[in-house]
Amino acid sequence: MSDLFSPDSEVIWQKKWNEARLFEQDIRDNRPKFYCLEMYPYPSGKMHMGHVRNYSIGDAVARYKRMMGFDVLYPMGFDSFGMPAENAAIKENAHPHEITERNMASITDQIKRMGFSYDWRRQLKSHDPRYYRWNQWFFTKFMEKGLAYQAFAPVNWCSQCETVLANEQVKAGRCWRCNGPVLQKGMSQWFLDIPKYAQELVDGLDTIQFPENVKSLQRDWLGRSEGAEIKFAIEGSDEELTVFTTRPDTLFGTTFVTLAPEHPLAATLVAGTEHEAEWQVLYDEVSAMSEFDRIKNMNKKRGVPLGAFAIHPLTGERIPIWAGNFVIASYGTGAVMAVPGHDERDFDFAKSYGIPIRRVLVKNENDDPNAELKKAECELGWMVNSALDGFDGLYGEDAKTAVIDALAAQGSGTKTINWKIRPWLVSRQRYWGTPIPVIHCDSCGPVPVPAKDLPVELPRDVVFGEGNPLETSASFLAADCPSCGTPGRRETDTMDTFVDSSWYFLRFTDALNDELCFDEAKANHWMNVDFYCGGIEHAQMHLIYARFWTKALRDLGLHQIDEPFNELLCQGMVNKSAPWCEPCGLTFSVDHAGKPCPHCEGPLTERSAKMSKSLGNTVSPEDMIERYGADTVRLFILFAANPTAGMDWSDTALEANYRVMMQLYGMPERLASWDGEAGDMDVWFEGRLKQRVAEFKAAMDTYDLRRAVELSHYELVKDVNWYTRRGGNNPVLAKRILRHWAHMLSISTPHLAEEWWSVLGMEGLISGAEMPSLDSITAEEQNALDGETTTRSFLESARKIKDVAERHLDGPAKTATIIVAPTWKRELAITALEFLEQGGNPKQFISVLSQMEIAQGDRKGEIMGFWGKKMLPQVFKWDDDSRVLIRSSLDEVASLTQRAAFIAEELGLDEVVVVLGESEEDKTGRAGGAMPLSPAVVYA
RNA sequence: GCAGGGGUGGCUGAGGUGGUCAAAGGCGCCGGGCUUAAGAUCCGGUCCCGUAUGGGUUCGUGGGUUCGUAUCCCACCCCCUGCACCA
Repeated sequence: MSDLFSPDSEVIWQKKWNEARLFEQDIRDNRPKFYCLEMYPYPSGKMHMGHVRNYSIGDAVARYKRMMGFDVLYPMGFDSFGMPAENAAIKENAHPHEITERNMASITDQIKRMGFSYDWRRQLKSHDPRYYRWNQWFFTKFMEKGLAYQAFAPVNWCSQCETVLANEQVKAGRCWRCNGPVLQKGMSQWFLDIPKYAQELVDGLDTIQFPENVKSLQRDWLGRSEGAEIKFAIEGSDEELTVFTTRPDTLFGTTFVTLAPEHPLAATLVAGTEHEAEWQVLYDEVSAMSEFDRIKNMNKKRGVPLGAFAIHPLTGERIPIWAGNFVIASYGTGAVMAVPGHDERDFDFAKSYGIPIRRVLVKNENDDPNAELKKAECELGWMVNSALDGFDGLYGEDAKTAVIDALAAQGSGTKTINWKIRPWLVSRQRYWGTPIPVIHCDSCGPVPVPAKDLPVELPRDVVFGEGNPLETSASFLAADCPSCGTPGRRETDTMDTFVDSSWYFLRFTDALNDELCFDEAKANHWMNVDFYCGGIEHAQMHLIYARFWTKALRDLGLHQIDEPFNELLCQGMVNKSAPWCEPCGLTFSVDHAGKPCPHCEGPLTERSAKMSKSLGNTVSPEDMIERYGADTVRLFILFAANPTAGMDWSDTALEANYRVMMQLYGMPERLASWDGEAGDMDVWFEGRLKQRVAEFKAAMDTYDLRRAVELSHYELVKDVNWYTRRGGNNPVLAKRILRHWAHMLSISTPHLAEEWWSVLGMEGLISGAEMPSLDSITAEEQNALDGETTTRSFLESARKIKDVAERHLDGPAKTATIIVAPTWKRELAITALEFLEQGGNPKQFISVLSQMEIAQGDRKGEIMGFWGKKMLPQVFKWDDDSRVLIRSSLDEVASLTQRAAFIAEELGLDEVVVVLGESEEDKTGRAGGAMPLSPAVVYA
């Protein structure tokens, strides 16, 4: 074992990289660029395994691209605004700024200890005024364009976090961060008009390489739905009401109209009627409820008639207007036309309130138009019972279009596209975020802070713990109106921290620029991000916001990029086993290991679960690095599973990887001790190296990191072993092999690669070196590769047969005769392959065969049978290489004869003889089982 | 309910454009070399059967297409993820 390795030596290499400024990448002419990015972390104090995995993947890609000659932009920064720091500040009676800086310092050390190849010059942090001033500047620009605006609206309020939340941040009616209940509250808040970009956000998904599930998540969230808006006049009123529907073809079946209880018209219409009190009860109940409870109660459909009637736009029929608890105020128009015959919800509602149900569609063209509806028929159908002529008999899209056209003709309806996504609520009533750069003036209203006055810095003289801390800073609050100069009041809301992460990747392209948010040319050069790696949990928040923001900045003329991220890779979770009760279906903390299930008293087994504090199954990266080194941890993480798959942490597997590392550390020394000369196997190894390099590149180009690492850290070791086993021991060749091999090691275990590089006496650092390209495989090398491959596969089957054979012999086998398939079999194979490659049907080959010379004479029947039973299946089993081999000049007899001594040794035999089947020398009479590339063997 | 992704050998997990698949790799287990020994390492084995290189049964279940299917088609069952009375 080598004494080269100690965890400290890794730090020394890191220092050298740093001193050489290897990873400080600027734009160079005529070089391809590659932008590699990981989702920048929130700076909690400690790096966890999820970080380690995320960055190990990204670093491998960055190092690979660098070594392939790309200019690689690979930066790191911190998403350092946010509530955890503010909450910690309240608890510790400290300031979020100090807490954040402290945490950043410690997590930065830990990240650096892993040896990732970041350009640290470009490090950015969201809470730096030099960064967030641009958030503010963008915001004022958005205000000018009407993309940012203030509005009074019912919003999601988390009382635990004491702030509002965007729709994306409400998960199952609860706060995404603290899981507390979310209430609806009417408040004046700031919004960004994401829906304006909805169509582009949907279309863009087809142009980028995101995982299918992420695309589907985003499409769901954007929620495009085609339909129509239809206006209903209200009897005895100048007001009209608009509904949104995806099913205009059912318009003639409308027997009532339902409004959300909060719909503004509801209050107006019901006022003064006998139903007012009843409506008030429904309204109070619904509006006070958290959305979570509301959804739970929605399956009990309840409604109140509003005492008013709408006029059907096509028939003029009087239709009662209701308020219903199942209609959502903020979707569509907050009003629906109710068609109980063809909508389940309306059907239930109509049944319980005795409203007529009318059939206006039939499932099959000639069905009875008056058949009773036992339940709502929601599928598309043929129109029947239309009150007007010209509609009956229409189906599907035609039916919809006909109705919309009729409505449009009289100005009471239009085709529309409705989106589920709603404006992004960006204001927060918390301290630790970007202050919204607005001054409220009694006469001018909300006025954006002019660019020259930015940034609006967070004040330090604030009190935490009671409401919005910014409201406690007198110095902050007082501000003169930029427009008229009279005293105004500064906006105290801050921006959602997702604003910070919506453009940081652009800032990285020019992070040190104090004049501009980023230089346009630089941004255009580096963007978009070629490889973006992070967790799936950001699929609909961060990744939608960032795509939106990029497009919005493009439209401000700041750059020309349409999509921020070209390829997204969502890495899987890091899991570790934890006690698990099968019958109860519950996972328990590791404290319960070995004890009975706390619920059913049954025995607990183990099951892998996401690492978490509550389960106690976490592993500290720091400890692991200290014991095994960063390289070992990286190797394990990359090798344990594909990047996108979940992986299980395993201490024993980690130790196994550590052994591999130790073995590799000793490899240059071991090979240097070889004392042989150039030999036959050298050709093989040269060819093998070329093969391995090609496989490695292919794996890396598809981000199959597991395979790449397997090649670099496992397969090549096996190749060395095979080489020596076959008698190779040329130290000169070894050195050449090691030099190329070192590059492959360097993407996952860079410190190890540097050790090799220096032991090999190479100039400089391998992390800064490009990988030299290799010539293509020569015919001689190919021949050697083929010879060894066939020998290996022969040995494998010969060993199995040997066991069986020895049962028939008196004692252990002493000699073997290898019978190579007779030439006619090869001829048959070649002819069949050609026939099939030209598109021939296997069934018809029999007629070709009967014409062949080899199939004439008294062996005809035998040969025809051989085709059907043995050759036909075999012909398809040969891979491309084997097919080439069969047609090549490979002389199986010669190839095996050359290796006969080795084969004898491997099989523990005194002698091995190779003969051509059915030839003079073949005395065995056992050539029947021999196939091309797969000789028979007879033991004696 | 809707959408997306899955169900593979003792475990884990590749493959999946039909033939290179009894099915990679890892773990575990077994045997051998090396060693005083252990560990490490190297070599081999690890579905079942087998008087010789072969046969049988396997990739959630049941059908189908094909000379051939883990791979294609249909139906069903189960698991995960997201959205969810969205009109």
